[in-house]
Amino acid sequence: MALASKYNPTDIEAKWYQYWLEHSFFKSTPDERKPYTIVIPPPNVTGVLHMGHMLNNTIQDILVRRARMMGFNACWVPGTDHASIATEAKVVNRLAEKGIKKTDLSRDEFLGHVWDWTHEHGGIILKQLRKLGASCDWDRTAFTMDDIRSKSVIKVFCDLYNKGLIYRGVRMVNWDPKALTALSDEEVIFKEQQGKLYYLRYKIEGEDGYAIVATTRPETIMGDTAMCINPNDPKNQHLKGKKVIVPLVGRVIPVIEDEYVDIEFGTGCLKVTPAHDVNDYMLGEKYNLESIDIFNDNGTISERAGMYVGMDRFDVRKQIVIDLEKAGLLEKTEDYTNKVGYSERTNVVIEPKLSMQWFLRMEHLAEIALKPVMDDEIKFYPAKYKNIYRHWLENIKDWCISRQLWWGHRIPAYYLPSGGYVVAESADEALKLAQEKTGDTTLSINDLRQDEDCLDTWFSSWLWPISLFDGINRPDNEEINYYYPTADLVTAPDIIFFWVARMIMAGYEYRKELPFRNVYFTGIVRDKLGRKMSKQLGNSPDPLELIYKYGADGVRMGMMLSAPAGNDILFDEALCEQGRNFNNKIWNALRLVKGWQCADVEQPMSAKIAIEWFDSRLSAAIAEIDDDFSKYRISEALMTVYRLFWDDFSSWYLEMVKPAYQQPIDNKTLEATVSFFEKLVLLLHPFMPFITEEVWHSLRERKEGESIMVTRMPGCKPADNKLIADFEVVKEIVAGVRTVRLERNIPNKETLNLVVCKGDYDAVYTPVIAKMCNLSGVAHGDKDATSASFMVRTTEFAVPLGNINADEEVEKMEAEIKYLEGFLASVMKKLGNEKFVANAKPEVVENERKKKADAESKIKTLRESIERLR
RNA sequence: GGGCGCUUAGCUCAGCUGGUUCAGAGCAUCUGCCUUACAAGCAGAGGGUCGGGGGUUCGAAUCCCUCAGCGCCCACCA
Repeated sequence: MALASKYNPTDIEAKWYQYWLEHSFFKSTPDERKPYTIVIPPPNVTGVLHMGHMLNNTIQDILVRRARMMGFNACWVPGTDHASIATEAKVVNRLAEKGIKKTDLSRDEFLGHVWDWTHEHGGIILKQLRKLGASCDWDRTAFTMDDIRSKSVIKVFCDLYNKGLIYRGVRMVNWDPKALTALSDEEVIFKEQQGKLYYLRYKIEGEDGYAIVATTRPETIMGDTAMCINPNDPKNQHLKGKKVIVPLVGRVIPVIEDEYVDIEFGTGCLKVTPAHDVNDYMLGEKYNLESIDIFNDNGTISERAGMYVGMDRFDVRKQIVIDLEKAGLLEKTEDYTNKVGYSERTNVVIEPKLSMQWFLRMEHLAEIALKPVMDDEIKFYPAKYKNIYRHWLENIKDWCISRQLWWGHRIPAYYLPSGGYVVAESADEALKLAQEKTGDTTLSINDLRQDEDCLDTWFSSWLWPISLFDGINRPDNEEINYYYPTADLVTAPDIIFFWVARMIMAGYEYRKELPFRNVYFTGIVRDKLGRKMSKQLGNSPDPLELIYKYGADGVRMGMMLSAPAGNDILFDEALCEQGRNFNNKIWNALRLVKGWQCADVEQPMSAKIAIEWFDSRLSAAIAEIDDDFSKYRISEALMTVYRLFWDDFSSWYLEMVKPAYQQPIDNKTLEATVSFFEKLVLLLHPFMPFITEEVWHSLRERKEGESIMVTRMPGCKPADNKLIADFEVVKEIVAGVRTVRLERNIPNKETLNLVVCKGDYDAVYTPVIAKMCNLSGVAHGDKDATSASFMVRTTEFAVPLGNINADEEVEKMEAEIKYLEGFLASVMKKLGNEKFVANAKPEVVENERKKKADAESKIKTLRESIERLR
């Protein structure tokens, strides 16, 4: 069979994915092997694959495939997230296009639409992951709103409630006026914004003067219930104890004093609107101020404001400025930059709003989650995220877990007709509790009203590593006991608080154990100009098109080449091209080796040496790759194997063993070569699963059901470092000889039969040099070699360097000695340092001793040389 | 405003406890080559006083100070 000179991935990739599925290689059940578990960060069920997913899942697949080949029982659990607010927003928009308003539908009708949407688009993203080669155990595919996960969520809610960690109360929350729901603090993104600072005149009651207040939100004056000054502010002493009149509104409000007010800012006067500002709320609580909520849920002005009723908050801002101006109550306007909170999901300006919500107390959970990360029981890669993590946990606020949405897990609280509520896992239990609580046995289920709200999406995701193995409902089942804790978590740093931190909390709260041992934070995928990829910019390539163009292996490699751990990755299609080129290189190496005719001929010395060398080189590379993986330096591991294949294997090894044109190769060399090639594709397989499977099957006859993905990774054995070092010299000599060969203007070239090259080498490598330089009759010291050959210099055949100036040499050597003595002094100092010797790792100290010995012996040699020259 | 991190070749980045693995890699660039595995390739070459300044040391990309620029996280300055 003739192999095409270009590698074409499309058919090959489809073929092998099918093969893997048919042979259930992705499946995992508990057995006697050690588990290696990864749970996928569940993508939004209705989402489409984007570059962030590509990066993230490529890394996971590399880790899983490698673990599988290292002999672990590898289990990668896939699934999707219901993404409460995002999905609900999508469906609301879609219904709006059809002219249907959510408010016109019943809860069940609306949920029917969402389920339709979910079934229509759900799982698309998982199918796309298969194109990438993801080796997930698809039979385990879970959904955050399937039965097991839903039960887990409700059970945990009840448990936390019973532990007194969940409470209900009126608090200032972040209100999303578009999605019409409260958000957690983490869902608010502050953006710097160019705005205006308005200076408003508040007339002092009973006096002629005005107090000037600077504000960015003049539209909230209808909610003002006080003005606040700093008692230590000399400018505003005259306002103490006075009352002022809110402009336009005409309400008389007291001037209160609190050191919270910044004397330097504006005029030192602060308007207090307890219902619409977090700080003002705090002041309102402290001084018992009235709170006037002037906004409706959708951000328009409410009846209570008394003016501008029904207008949008931003329109009112424009209008009120005009009206204030007309009334002569606007002192001045300044340009001002401040930070404004936006909803992460709907991207509208958040309105601080007082409302009744459910909260989860965090002190206890924060406490149990901090230590394991600080103590490196759970390791973060890169470690810089430890600080960020600690800071968040140390300043944590209670988690607002209720959302005014329908799509999600409904809060299992049931209100009683007589007031109050009970929390229970089911309506039946709720009824029982209700009857006990009220003593009224005639109560029926219909008398109870379940809370309308849903739980925050993350309230289900935080259980993911446990709930995937049903460890909440059945805490002692075989699966959870076997697979938990999971090994590695691969995720983006922007969800460190949303998800990572909370999974750690849930892990310790519900399993008394960490949920994962290592967290690998990927970077954010940017374009090559460093811009974040976004739909608006249109700078995000379609991953599937990339796969179509470069093959999944090529794209995977492109992602990994640009992704050192923790750094943002600047994605450039050229890297996929590099990946594809590499695939082609592998392909062509395969064509070469497959094209060799094998015969019972003697193994050339050059091939024998080449095999020894490459064996060592391979071992050294494996050690390097193991080390890189242990530090999660995946892109470096890939680079190591890339260079091993391209430079060492293709450019050197294959050239050294390659038989002359149309000549056969000997058995031993062929066997060694195939065996090396096999090991190389094993090393490459986690990165490039498809082509390696194809090559692995081409190299030898394989039985049906065999696969590279379940073959053991070559282990690390000691490498012959001297051999590797010697070979570097050989490479240099070969390069040198070639240069000389190209020199056509050497005088008397007909008589030239000696070529002097740089460097000495061990004569045993002569056959290799001869082979690589295409020299036919080379032997050491053969002065009568024919003109067809070139001689290479050997140690025995050294050419004198010329006359040596003894004085200069001595000078050089003395300088060297001086340097070495300085070096020696520092080593001695180090070794003399008790703390160093006591605390440093033994191998480090040993290394210092070696350095000392080396330096001493060098100095001795130099001294002797100087003596001789004198 | 607080905290953290970064600055090394045209680009993206390695460089562990200061020293013979110290100035590296990949890509890009330039110059030759369609040589019988591979032009998605081969053979060569150029390119950096390691952000600036100061200090410690026999010795600094590496440690300290300082300045400049960039990035991230957190925070209630209206």
